[in-house]
Amino acid sequence: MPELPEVETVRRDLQRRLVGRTIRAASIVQPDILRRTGPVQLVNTLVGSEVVSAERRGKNLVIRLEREVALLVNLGMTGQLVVGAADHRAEAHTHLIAALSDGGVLAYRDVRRFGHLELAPFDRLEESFTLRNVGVDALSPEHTPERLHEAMSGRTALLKGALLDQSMIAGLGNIYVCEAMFRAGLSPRARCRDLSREDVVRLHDAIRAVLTESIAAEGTTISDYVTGAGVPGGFQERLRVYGREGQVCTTAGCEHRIERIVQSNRSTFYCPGCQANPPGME
DNA sequence: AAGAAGTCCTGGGCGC
DNA sequence: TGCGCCCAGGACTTCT
Repeated sequence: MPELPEVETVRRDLQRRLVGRTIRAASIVQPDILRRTGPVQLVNTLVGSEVVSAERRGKNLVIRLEREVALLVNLGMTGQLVVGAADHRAEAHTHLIAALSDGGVLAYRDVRRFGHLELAPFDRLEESFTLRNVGVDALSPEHTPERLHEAMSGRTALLKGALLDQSMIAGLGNIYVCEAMFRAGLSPRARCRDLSREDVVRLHDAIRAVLTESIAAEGTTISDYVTGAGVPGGFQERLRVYGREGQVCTTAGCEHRIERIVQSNRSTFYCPGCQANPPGME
């Protein structure tokens, strides 16, 4: 479940380990992970290209290459993008493997294949399959309480669902939505339009705080996520509601147990004490 | 037209 | 021991 902190961690590793190196050879094992890009086109574009920079938009990586073309990567749920040593042994479900100029290897692996790769020219990034519906990044200065409040106003959707909508805020997934709602003391059953300005300010602060803290811990590893160096993150130790069904709430003095409900076929974890139902709801 | 539901995909966990 | 069922969920497509 690479969400913003996990993707940012991978980006930082790519910045350190990949930028400035040239791709000498590449092979694509599973062409169905490509979007709007042919396997031959991918290989021809990668081979001989130096990597210029590694950027991030929401949960997506933008790896800029020479000749004004970027490799866009969405890791889906189980995607891994790792820069390894020359003797890196490709595990099962490795779909792209590229040899680097000084002997290293760039490998893309994705067990469930929900992720994808795409090539797009610099001047067409906004129209690409990968980025066309990606809104303001959750850690961008443009993501302000005012903007969030504006985006929420009038919406009848559940808060949970809205926060997962990448066109509204880019970068949150199920884990950090649960954690941010907990920190802000907002019920997962709340509806967007019912949030007060103060609610939105707390939510905005909670989102930034949990994402920033997780980046510092190199992200959350529940099952498949690894950093660009191929190692697990550490924030799973600090989750306060996600995956903690039945455990006592970590808030001092709160004796409630964390509950799990299903909203649009997704698990939501929350504390019924700290995140009381909105007024008018049983 | 917004919002909800369905779909893809595979490995791990569990029950019998 | 092993088979089969169910679950996890990001983001698109389809339905209401």
